[in-house]
Amino acid sequence: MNPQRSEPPGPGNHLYKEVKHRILESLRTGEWKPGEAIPSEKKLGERFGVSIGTLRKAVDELSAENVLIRHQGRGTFVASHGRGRYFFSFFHIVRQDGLREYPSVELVDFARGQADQATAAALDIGVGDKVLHYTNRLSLQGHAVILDEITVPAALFPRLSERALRERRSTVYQLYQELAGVSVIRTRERVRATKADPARARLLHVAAGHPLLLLVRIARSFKERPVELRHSYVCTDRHEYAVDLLGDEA
Amino acid sequence: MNPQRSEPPGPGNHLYKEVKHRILESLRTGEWKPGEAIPSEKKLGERFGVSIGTLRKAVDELSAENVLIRHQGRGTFVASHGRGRYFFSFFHIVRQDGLREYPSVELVDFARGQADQATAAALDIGVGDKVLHYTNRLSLQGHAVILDEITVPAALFPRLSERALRERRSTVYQLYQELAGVSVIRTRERVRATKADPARARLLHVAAGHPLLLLVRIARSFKERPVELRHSYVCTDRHEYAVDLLGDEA
DNA sequence: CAGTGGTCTAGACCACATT
DNA sequence: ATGTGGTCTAGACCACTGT
Repeated sequence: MNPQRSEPPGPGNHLYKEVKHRILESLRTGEWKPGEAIPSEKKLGERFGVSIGTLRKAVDELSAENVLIRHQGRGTFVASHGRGRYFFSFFHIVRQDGLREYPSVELVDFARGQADQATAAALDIGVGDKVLHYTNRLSLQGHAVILDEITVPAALFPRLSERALRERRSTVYQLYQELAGVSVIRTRERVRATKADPARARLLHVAAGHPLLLLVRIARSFKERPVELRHSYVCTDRHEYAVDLLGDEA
Repeated sequence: MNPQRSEPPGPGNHLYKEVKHRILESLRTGEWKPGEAIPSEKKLGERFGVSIGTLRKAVDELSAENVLIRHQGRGTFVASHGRGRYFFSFFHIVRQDGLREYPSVELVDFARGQADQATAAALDIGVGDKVLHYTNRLSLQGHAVILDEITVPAALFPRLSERALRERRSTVYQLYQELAGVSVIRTRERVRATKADPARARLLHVAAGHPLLLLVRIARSFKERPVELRHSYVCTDRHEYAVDLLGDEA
């Protein structure tokens, strides 16, 4: 009947979920690249052999997950980690007056190593697998506020070097995309209060023992694949961590 | 044409948004109460004079916002703050091994007062307006973990008394619903790290100066109306604050 | 202007839950 | 068996964007 579909909608299946996965597949293989427009809804509907309503439902979900971005009258685009408002989807530190601000970033450490047990579990790799460690210091309004201690699997990022990190002019998630085709689309964070140890206190220009937020983040790409483990130490004297729950209404 | 609709879909309008607001209106006036089922999609479509697809789009959004809860084959229900999984939509403290657990609650303070400037701004009331203050201590696994210092406008809760708080067998948001018809549907939280002062340290059984999370929450009802200001002090020795970002996929 | 995404319709059939 | 929400269709018209 339809040239592209072998299975009828059959029981238990969800046609739009299949369409969604075929779109994700095309993103993963690089057929459509970050920042580019994907084909129109009409063409995609024909290509996948589904009605436009079904195609839209698949795109609706991907759009809600910030994988695709729709612009009325222009087209549907693959999300990219540029300095759009999308940046703040993964950066939740705001000034105490509520204003959002872009941080300036400084690489303060870079090392290669092997995954210990906790790291391996978080990144879904083997104990002893090669990893990259690096630390960024982020400043807001000229004050050092955040220490990001980041661990990624070396196998995922063959071209990620100290030099690439130091010379980049983009966010690290943008760099992951350009260097390795890795798109971060989801994160999970756990937050604790802790005291600054001497080394971190020095980097953040606070006294040892000063209270800090510790955020432990696991970032994931398509298919829930973990791609980054991050420990962020945040000084909340002038800034705070913002969480807005349930708020899509116009 | 349609008995219930005077306006055609006209330009600039969004029929499903109007439907959504009419549903919210029926919730606000109490026509449908928390826990009850609302009429079927077919009946609501007829009542509002729209197709079932349009009615569904309105319900889709309300369901995504946790205002309505759909159960296939049973019906669509008004969200209530019972001890369902919904409880955890507004309770994000988890054990460090990731497991979620219900807290036991103990009222440790209750007072009547007047709003200072910061409180008035947060609750969108006048400076000096009457407010209720109360403090709950929450325990998990037998350990005191959280101190909730809560402020609400007295005008909204004429029947909220110390006795009601002490004798309740439900969550406070459930109590707000039963006592005053106030439904919390959205919150915004800001998180900082701080040190325990002597009074709070004693209540949480930690040393003075111990690092604590401080969460400042504003809870809102329909139409963005603020109904509660809450300062939560959390000991993160055994528990932590969990944030999952962008994760609707099945 | 033509092309895009956004909304809306009026049905159909399916899977699930209750009676 | 009946009624519910969930999926899907095959169109239509609208609003917005760029040429």
